[in-house]
Amino acid sequence: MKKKKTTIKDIASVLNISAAAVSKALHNDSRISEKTKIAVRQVAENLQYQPNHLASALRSGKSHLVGVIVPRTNSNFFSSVIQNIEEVLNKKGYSIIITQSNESYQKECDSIDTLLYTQVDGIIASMANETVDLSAYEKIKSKGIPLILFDRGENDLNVDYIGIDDYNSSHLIVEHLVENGCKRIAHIGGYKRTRIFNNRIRGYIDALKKHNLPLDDELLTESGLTIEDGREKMLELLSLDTQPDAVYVAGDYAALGALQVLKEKNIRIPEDIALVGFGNEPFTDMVTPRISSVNQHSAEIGKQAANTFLKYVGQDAIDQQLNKIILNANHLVIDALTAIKNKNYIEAKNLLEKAISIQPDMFEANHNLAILN
Amino acid sequence: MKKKKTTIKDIASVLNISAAAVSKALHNDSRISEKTKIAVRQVAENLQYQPNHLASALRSGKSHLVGVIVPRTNSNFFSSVIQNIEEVLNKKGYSIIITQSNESYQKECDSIDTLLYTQVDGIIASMANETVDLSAYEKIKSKGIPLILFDRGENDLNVDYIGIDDYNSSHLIVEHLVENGCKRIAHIGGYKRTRIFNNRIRGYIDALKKHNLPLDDELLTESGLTIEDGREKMLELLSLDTQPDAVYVAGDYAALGALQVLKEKNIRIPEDIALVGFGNEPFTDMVTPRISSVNQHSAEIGKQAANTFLKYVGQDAIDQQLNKIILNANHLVIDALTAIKNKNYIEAKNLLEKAISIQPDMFEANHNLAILN
DNA sequence: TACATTTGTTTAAACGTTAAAGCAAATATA
DNA sequence: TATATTTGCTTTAACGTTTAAACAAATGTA
Repeated sequence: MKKKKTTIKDIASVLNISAAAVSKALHNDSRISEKTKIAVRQVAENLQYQPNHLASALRSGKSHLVGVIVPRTNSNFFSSVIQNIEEVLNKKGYSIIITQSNESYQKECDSIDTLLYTQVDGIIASMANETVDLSAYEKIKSKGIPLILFDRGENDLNVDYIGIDDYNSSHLIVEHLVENGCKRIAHIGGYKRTRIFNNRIRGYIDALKKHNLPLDDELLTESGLTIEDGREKMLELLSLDTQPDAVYVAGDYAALGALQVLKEKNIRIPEDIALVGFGNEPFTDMVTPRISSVNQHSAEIGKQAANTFLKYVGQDAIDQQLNKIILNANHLVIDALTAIKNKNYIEAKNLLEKAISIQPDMFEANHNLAILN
Repeated sequence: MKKKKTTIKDIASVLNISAAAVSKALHNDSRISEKTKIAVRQVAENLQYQPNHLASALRSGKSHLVGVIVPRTNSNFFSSVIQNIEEVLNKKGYSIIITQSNESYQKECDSIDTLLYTQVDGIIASMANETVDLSAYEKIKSKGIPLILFDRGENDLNVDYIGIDDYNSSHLIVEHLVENGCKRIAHIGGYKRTRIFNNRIRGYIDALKKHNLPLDDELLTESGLTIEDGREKMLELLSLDTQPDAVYVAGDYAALGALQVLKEKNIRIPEDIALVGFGNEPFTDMVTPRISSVNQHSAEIGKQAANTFLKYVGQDAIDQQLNKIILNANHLVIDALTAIKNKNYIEAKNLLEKAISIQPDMFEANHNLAILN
C-alpha cells in the first residue's frame, strides 16, 4: 500500500509547534531550544520522516545534484573517473547523475537537456568523439551552471579542463622507443578532430622530427580505436613493403586488436615489433605479453574535476575561463630542483609534495616511462 | 554571470496570459487554442525557457528519477546492465541516478537514504556482498516505492527479482566437465552467505553427487573472488596431494587469477586442467588461452529490470510480491516441445518466441554449454 | 524601574509548477 | 429565441520546504 509521506507539518502538529520551527530544529538552528530539537528529532524518527529533496531544492535553488556525462561507463578509465568524482562530491553532500553519450552527439544533447531540466548544480563532462557543434555546451554556460570538462575537452568553450598532457606523453613514448633502438615507428591514432588524439599525433610527429626519423604517411593512421580498428590497421602495417619495428597505439582496445594480429602471425613482441598502448584498461596487464601503456591518471582526473566544481559552489556570479589542469608534474619537479639550488628547501618540499599528489606513480619504480615490454 | 532562469510566468507576462495557460499550452492541452500554443512555444524558445523539474516533480509527486544501486560500475556485467536499464527507461521519460556501494553495507545504506531523499520513483539494486541486514531495503518498501533486485537478491524481501538460474547453470557446467572426462572437479566459489554464490555451490555439489563423484572438502573454497583470491586458491589447489583435473571458478576475475597461476606453472589448459569462469567480462575472450565462461545475460537482465519497474508506474497502491524472473528459457523450450506433440502449434510458437526473447543466444551456435577450451 | 538585548518561536511569503474549479464568450441544439 | 454545450482562458490553491520579518517573553544592563 502506498503510504503518504510524513512531512515537517506532521511533526509540527504532533508537537504543537510551527513547521518553520521543525525545519530549523532539523537544521540545528541556534535559535531553537535544545529541548525542542530533541523532541523534533524523536518525533521525526518515530514517524520515519524523510526530508523531501524536491521541496528544499526548489526553495533553496540548490539541487545538490551534479551531472556527469561520459562517452561510456564500461571502460575502466571512465568508471574510475566517475568513482572518484562521486567519492569527493558525496563527502560534500552532492549526488551525481551519470549519463552515457555512447559517442553520439544526439544522445549527448539529450543528456544535457535532461540534466538541465533536473536542475543540476553543475556538469562534469567528457565529450563524444562525434561532437563538433558546441551549442549544447554553450547552453550550459549560458544558464550560469559550472561546466567542467575532462579528457575530451575543447578550448573554444573557455571552461575548466582536466586532462593529461597528451602531446608530451606521446612525445615521451616515441622518444623512449627511439632510445630503445626503434627506427621505424608507426602510430595507430584516433581521429584528428578530437583534440586529445590530435595532440598525440602532434607529439608523435614532433618526436620523430626531433630525432631525424622519416615521417612516413603510411605509418600514421586514424580510426575509432576499437579492437577491430586495431586489428585492421595492424594488418595494413604488416602488409607494407617495409614493416615498422614499433607500433604506438593511441588507445588500449585498439592496442589489444593489434596484439592479437601480431600473435596470430607469430611476430615476437617486442623483439620483432614493439607495441605500446595508451589508456587505463586493466587488461593490458592481463594479456601475454603485457601491453605497455601510458597511465591516464583516471583517479586523479576524477578528484580534480570534482574539486574544480566545488570551487564554484556558493559563488553566485560564476565567470568561467579556460583553465587547464594538466596532470603532468614534471614542471613542478624542475621548479623544485631550482628551489633546491637556491637553498629554498621549504619551497622545494611543497613543490614535490604537490607533484606527488598530482602524479603519485611518477616516483614509483615501474612508472610511465618503463613502456617497453 | 548567473542569469536568473526564465519561468512560465515570464512567458505568461510577455503574452499577457496566465501561467496556467502557458503550462497547459506546453503540455499540449486540448483546451488551449492552437494560436496560443504556437505563441507560447515561440516565446519559450526566444527566452530559452527550461522547465524546472524540481517544481513539476514536487507538484505532481513524480520525480521521473529511478535510483540504481550496484556494487561497482567498472565491471562489464554491471555497466552493461546499467546501460540497458537506462536505454529502456529514457524512452519512457525517466532518468537514472547511479550509485556504487563498493560492496560496503554502510555505503549501501547511505545510497538508499540519498535516493529516498531525492524522491526517486523507484529503485533497482544489486546487493553488496556484505549485506545481511535488510532493514535499509525494508525502508524502501515501507515508503511504497517499487524495489527491483537483480543478480544479488534476497528472497526474504519479497520483491521482484531478475537473475539467471545460478543453481542450474552451475549444475550444467559441472555436468559438461564430467561429460568431457573430468573426474576431480574443484570449485573456487564466492561466499556462501551471498545467495547466488550459495546456489552455484549447491549446483556444483548436486552435480557431483548425481555423477557419483567424490565431494572433497579440499576442492571447495570460498573467497571474495578477486584476481588475487583466484591466484591464492589456485595455488592451494595445486599444492594438494592429488590435483584437480578441472577448476570451475564462480567469477571471471578470480578465473583470471587462476589462469595466471596455471600459465606461470606451465600447466596446459584444458589438457592438464580445464578452467571455467562465470560472468560477463570481455577479458575472458582476450587472454590466451581464452577462459570459457558462463554468460550472465547482462543486457537482458537490465531490460527486464527496467520493464519490471515500469509495470508499477501509475499504480497508486503497489503491493510487491516475491516474483522471480529467472533468465533461463529451458523450461519454455520443453513446454514448446510438449505443445508440438499435442499439435498446439500456436502455443509452441509463442513459447519459443518468448524463450528467444529471454535468452537470445540460446539458439546460437556457440552458446552457454560450449564451455571447454 | 526603564530600556536594550537575547531567546525561542510564529507568520507569511516564496520557489515554479500543476490541477481543480470557475467563468465568460462562442457555438450548438431544440 | 432560449437553453445547453463547448471552447479558451483565469483564479486559486497546493506540493514541502526555507527564510525573512515580526514578535512576545525572558534576561541583561544602567
